[in-house]
Amino acid sequence: MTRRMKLDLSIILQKATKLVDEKGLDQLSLGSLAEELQIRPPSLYNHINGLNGLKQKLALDGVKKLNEYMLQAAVGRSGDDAIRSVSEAYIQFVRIHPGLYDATTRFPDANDKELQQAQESIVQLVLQVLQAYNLQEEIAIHMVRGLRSILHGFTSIEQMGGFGMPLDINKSFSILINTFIEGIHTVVSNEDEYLQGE
Amino acid sequence: MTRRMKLDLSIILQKATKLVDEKGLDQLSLGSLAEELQIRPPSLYNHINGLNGLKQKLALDGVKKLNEYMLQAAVGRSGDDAIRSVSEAYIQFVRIHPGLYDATTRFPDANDKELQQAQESIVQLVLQVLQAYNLQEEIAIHMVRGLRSILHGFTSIEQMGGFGMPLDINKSFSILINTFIEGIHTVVSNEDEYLQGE
DNA sequence: CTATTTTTACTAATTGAATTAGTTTTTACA
DNA sequence: TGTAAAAACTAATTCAATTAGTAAAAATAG
Repeated sequence: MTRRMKLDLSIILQKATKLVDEKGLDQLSLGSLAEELQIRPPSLYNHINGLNGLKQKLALDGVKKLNEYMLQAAVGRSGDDAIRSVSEAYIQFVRIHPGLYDATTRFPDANDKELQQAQESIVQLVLQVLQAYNLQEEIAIHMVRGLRSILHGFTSIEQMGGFGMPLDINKSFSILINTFIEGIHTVVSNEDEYLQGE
Repeated sequence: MTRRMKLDLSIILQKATKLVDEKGLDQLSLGSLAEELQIRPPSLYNHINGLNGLKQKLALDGVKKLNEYMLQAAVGRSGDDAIRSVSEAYIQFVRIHPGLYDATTRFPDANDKELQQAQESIVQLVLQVLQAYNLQEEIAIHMVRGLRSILHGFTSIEQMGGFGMPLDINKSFSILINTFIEGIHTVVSNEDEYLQGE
């Protein structure tokens, strides 16, 4: 006598997130999702625009959640400390939600205004964090791209099991972040050379 | 009277590479590949182990090619110069072979001895490059992971069209690499603190 | 050269998943 | 309580991968 769970988009995304985080994004199918939800696959079309539409909704949801997560990590901190904290949050998020994160990188809908806004929000957050260094506006944006590359690259490789050597992965991460931070400090002192490309 | 092209694995990989680089890895299908090769899809099974086997062969091929590419870029250079050159080669390779590169990160066969060897070869190459800095062995490996994260992260985001702002992407890249290099220089001077995690 | 074996391509059939069409049930609420 | 909208269903379609079994072609042994 299980009462039928009331189905709506948020329930669907919740179950889909669980599935992709546990089995991987490529294992997500309308069949498996429908089974989890105890409905038939076609019923899902009343809520989502097919499998691809679902993945795009996951991508949006993932970016929003990542943004919140990083925001929490940034409050009350500044400078090096803020960079480390935000970076730590990023890697933690990906570890908790590998499949959801994967969706954010593989199925972002370039036309989705809400998604663009969430992405922009992350950029702004990191720009805030970098304010402490008084970088020139343009350099600051390059640095945002740099940090994002580092975070995405490291987490992606970790998720694919790409770090083969028997060496503490967390140490690799903190050294990477610290190396980048030290680099920023140096760049701050020689900004003009870097802008023109020396 | 077109003579039937003699089909073998290398021809198949060649055409498959062309397809994935032009249309994207997810668009690769045995149907489209067979059509290009003017055979029927089942015939492919005489050469490859299904679609997944094909993707794994692409992954192996991609890593080997990337390795060669980086090797070429490294010869005759050392230190900062070598890091820049190898990094430049990496990003160039991904720009030339986006689909093939994608395969190397999404379909590596963890049990393939040949693949492991090719991957190891890249690690060794970068370790060679880092010798110039006289880093402690352990730190050096962390740095290899760091550089790899940077290169994979940056190229992945570029490929997904993730850098939205209207700012020169090549400049972002060179600043990122230079920042990392500056970071290494600083780390060299304070190695012990970094090893223990300060 | 010819016969045999192996390789490679083929057709036909199967499977599995997404999707669409069209219908029925349920729910909301006037 | 009746009606409209929402949401679920069954049935059918499509498309791609794969498998089974057969035929053609090529390599090779005698």
